[in-house]
Amino acid sequence: MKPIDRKTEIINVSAKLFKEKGYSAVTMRDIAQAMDIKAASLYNHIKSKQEILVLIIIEIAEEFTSVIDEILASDQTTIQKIERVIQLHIDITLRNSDALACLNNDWMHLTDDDLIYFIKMREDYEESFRKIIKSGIANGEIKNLNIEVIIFSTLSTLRTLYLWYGKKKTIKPEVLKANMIQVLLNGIV
Amino acid sequence: MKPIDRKTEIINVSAKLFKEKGYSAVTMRDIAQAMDIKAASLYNHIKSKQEILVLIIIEIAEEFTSVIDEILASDQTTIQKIERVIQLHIDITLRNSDALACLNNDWMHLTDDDLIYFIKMREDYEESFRKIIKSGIANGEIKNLNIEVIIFSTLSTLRTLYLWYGKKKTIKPEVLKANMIQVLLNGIV
DNA sequence: ATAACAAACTAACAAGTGTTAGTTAAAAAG
DNA sequence: CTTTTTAACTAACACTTGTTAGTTTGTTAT
Repeated sequence: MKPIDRKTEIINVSAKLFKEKGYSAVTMRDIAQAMDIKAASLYNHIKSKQEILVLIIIEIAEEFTSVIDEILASDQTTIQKIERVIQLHIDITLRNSDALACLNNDWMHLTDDDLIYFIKMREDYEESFRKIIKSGIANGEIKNLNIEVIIFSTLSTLRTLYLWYGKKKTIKPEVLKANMIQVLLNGIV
Repeated sequence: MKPIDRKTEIINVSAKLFKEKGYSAVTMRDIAQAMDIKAASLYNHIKSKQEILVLIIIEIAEEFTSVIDEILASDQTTIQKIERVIQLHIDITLRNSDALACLNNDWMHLTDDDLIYFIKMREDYEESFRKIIKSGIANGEIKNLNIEVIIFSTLSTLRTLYLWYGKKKTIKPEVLKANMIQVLLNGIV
């Protein structure tokens, strides 16, 4: 019973490096050095560099997918649903911002089935969010603006939260959440 | 008098490739192949791979810097200034979205003086935007919310516009602008 | 004590990297 | 027509890449 197994450690260290320089610019020797071992030793724990990327990205992508499915299926108001989506992004950002950065920047280096699977999940996620907004427009909870603009504005902000948090850790999570709900829902004017 | 000189062509082709796979994943042979020549021939026009990156990024960064300086110095209302910032991002996105993607994703592969210079410009840009928002809060044009949240929400959306335009070309620029102003300033509820 | 395993190591390889040197063919300038 | 310039080429370089093979060492189970 170890506090953290070696494979997980490799994944965490890799995610941090991938965030800083991008998947392609990080070598197996870089990862090994950050763990104080030799590159060849990594292969006692992982199959390939590709596998590291897959393990980092797919798990988080699946979490996003499953949570938004649950939100969409619930019988809450549109406002409440959007608030929960905001909460979801904040939660994952706080818990694992390295992996999130990796998902955002390096997903295109996935290959074959993993790439197809990821793109499918991303499309499904956006489609679920679109359904939430659409029904909000239908029942008057949301303004009747161009739906694509609404979706991309909101998701852009949520998806790149990891870029800001880390620099501005002075803001407490609850305050962040409250302000983001204000800004995204009611605007700044 | 050629319609477009060879060096510019290399920069444009490179920007497109960098956007798709990232700076590190694109080889000189990739760039050459996209132009139907050999990798060595590129060196008749450019000094190094690094130089391509610098030429792509710095020019756009300078444009952002100089325009926002002008906006900040003008005597318009805060709302008008923000609208002009939105316009600025839309303009550059429409004109050169490949370079913009490159600036967003690959700036960390700049080196030495170029890196320092870029980071300085980015900080200055954010500081100028912060000043605009701050004076808007001071005179009551903008709600008194957490200023960092306002800044990062707005800039996140503007900076990643290139990810969405290209997929959703059905939206006309004027419509895009009008809707973005609505969403960013007045919210969606 | 002995066997089995986990996880590190050294050494190496084949492929790919950015880049340089030297050459050639066609176009522009004199 | 001759010279210069432009922009392509081939061939090669030194280095880095992900990865494999085989070995060693300390820990765990029998």
